[in-house]
Amino acid sequence: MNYEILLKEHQLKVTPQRIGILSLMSEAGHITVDNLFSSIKKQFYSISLATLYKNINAMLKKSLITEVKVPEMKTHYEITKTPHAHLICSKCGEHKDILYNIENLSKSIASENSYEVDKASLIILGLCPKCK
Amino acid sequence: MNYEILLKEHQLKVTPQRIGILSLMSEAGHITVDNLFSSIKKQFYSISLATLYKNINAMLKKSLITEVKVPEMKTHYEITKTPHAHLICSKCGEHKDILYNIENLSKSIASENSYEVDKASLIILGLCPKCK
DNA sequence: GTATTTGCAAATGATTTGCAGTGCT
DNA sequence: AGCACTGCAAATCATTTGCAAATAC
Repeated sequence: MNYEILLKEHQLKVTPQRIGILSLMSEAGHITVDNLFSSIKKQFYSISLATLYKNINAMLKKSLITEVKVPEMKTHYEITKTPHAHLICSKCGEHKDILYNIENLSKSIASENSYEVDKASLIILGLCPKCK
Repeated sequence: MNYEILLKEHQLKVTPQRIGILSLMSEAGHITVDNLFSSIKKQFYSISLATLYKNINAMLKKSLITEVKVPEMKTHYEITKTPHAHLICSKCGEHKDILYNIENLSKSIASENSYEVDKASLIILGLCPKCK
């Protein structure tokens, strides 16, 4: 994936730090702020947490990345993909994207209640095959 | 609802503060820590935030209450009910419980991936009829 | 060249902990 | 009586802000 183009497409300036953040996020699939910070410090020794937060917020605002709020866990961040569900192991933290289109379900629930959907989140917590 | 019995059933001691927390939570349906704190101070002038957090954590551990992590919003708490979906207005904050059983869906997704479901959360954010 | 981003330090906000006193069973 | 709960203050953890120097375009 070309992160420079991705950033430009979202009207964000290209900086080495941002490319680093995106490549780590892409590699991990999903990542917390803490883990992202300790990983990225290996590339940018003097990067600050403030910079990380500022960039996360800038990319969230442009919807380049998405926050995934998980019950009982820290918030995960991922590069924005087509809507999908999340299956997460509460023991080892394995986090799989499930190609289940939650748009149909959320749209039908919303329209039954005269709502207009903005976004939907389906998160399933459980034990993965190895941990159970 | 009888909160004294509810507390005892969950092996928690009965205190006036806990009854206050539960009745406010029940009345509101869903509530944030902040709102709960400002409401409960009307009943218990000198209650402390620490007490509120301790009680929330104690009741969470016993599953008497449930946390609902909502994208872009503060965490909501509710008295534990049968599994259901959440439909929330991103403008006015109206929060409806939807009697849609997400257990079937989450179980089928989990079993396809050899997971064992612990809990599932379906949250739909959008605009309510009044706000759109 | 101008505007934005970075990194630092400090400020703010959220949650937890320790402890002495009180209340529940 | 004994143990858990409350309230306070302080500690910790998470996130944001202001500012000067560096960088993107």
